[in-house]
Amino acid sequence: MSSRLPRITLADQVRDHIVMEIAQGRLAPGAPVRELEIAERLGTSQTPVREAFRKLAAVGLLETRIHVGTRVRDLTEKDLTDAVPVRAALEGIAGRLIAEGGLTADDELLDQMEQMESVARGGNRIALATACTAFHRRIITLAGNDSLSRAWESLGIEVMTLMALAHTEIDAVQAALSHLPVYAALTSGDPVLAERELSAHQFAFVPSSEGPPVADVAG
Amino acid sequence: MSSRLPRITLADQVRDHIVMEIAQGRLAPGAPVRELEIAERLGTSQTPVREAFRKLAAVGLLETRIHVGTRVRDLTEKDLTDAVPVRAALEGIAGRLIAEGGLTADDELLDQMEQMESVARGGNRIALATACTAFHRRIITLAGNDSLSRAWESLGIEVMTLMALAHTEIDAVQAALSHLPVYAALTSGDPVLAERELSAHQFAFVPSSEGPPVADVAG
DNA sequence: ACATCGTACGTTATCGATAATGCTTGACAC
DNA sequence: GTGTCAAGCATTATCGATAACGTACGATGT
Repeated sequence: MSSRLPRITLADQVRDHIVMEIAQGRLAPGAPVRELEIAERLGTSQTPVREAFRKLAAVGLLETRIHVGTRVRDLTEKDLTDAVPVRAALEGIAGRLIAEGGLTADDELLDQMEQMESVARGGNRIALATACTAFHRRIITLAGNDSLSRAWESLGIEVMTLMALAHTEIDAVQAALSHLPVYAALTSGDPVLAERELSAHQFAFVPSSEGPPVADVAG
Repeated sequence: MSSRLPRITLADQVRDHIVMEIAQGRLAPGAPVRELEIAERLGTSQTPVREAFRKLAAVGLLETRIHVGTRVRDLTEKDLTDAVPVRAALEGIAGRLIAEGGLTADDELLDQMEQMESVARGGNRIALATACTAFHRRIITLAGNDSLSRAWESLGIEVMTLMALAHTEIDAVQAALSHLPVYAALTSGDPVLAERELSAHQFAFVPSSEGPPVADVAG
């Protein structure tokens, strides 16, 4: 579709395809997905589909029972809220590391922020989710910690963000603008501030939760 | 070899086999590993080996370049130290959640602690690594947060622990005993204490690092 | 009516073979 | 001497087919 010479593996293309199908509701939660059926529909063999299934199962989007079948995992409220404190901790670490490194500016982060605001005003929530994910992934990358990257990727942020923006009433423009103070904190040179801001950012759109209890902080 | 009726998939057996080969030094860091060669050696086809490779690459133990090859990742000092703050954050969260849940005792944790002390005194460092991993995995499980579990698993703790205990001078008995205050904190009912203790536990054997900077805490 | 066993079916898990890709080496032109 | 290109090689990526497994249903006996 995009190019006749695939730069990435078929398995990854299949994976992205399935993610989109789920995010857009064409694959409902709980619906069974069969490797051979998807393979036939996409014109591939079972092998890349199987690989895609494994990756999606690893981030909790699919659920496979050996020799029985695979189905779309029904993401409960708990699944969504569970991810929040973990993300908060991980991105908090990223913020601290970046600020310790003395970051003063980053063009890619700036680009993604502009992109977010632009598409949010245009009402394109899927594009907003894409840009938002790219922004946060960039932060993780800037931290330069492979373990951190792997842990973050394991949360399947793409999907969560897509789902959250596609199926909730969150205000897109407000969500886009909420990244400005994040950028400011990252470039402030203050590790404690950066960690706190990055962490708090995760709780911004989860009204029911207000973050973990912390010991009293002076100031 | 072990059983003629495999209860788990071949891919997982292959994965465990490769982990052991790496941990025991039979597969050196940087050494190339070819899917078909491993398949032949283990008497399977390429498919399960490939799946095992992907899982191991996901935890950073192998490194695959598309259409080129896979090699054992050379775990640098940085890789080991990178994992520490991430583990600290994740297990800290686990500690907080468990204490909030009001855990008073857990037989499995107690069993693993006994096991650790026993095998440590016997000098079996591999068994110590196994028990230690089981202990910490149990903690993550007790937290009851799927995102947390996935993030933790993504760090490949098994391998890291195995490598650390197999190739360093860490005192086994001391390492085993260091889990007692962890258990005490978990069952104390104090979320802040549990989070702090679980987190600090990760820095115990990393002399060069003393943990992240924190805001001044009253008391 | 109920329990037990066997059998048929759907799906994944595995296989063996082939296609596709990136790297390397060497020839060749300049 | 150096750069460019082409052919060959090593390895993965993908394919199509088969085997293995778990489930559900129905037959059978009590």
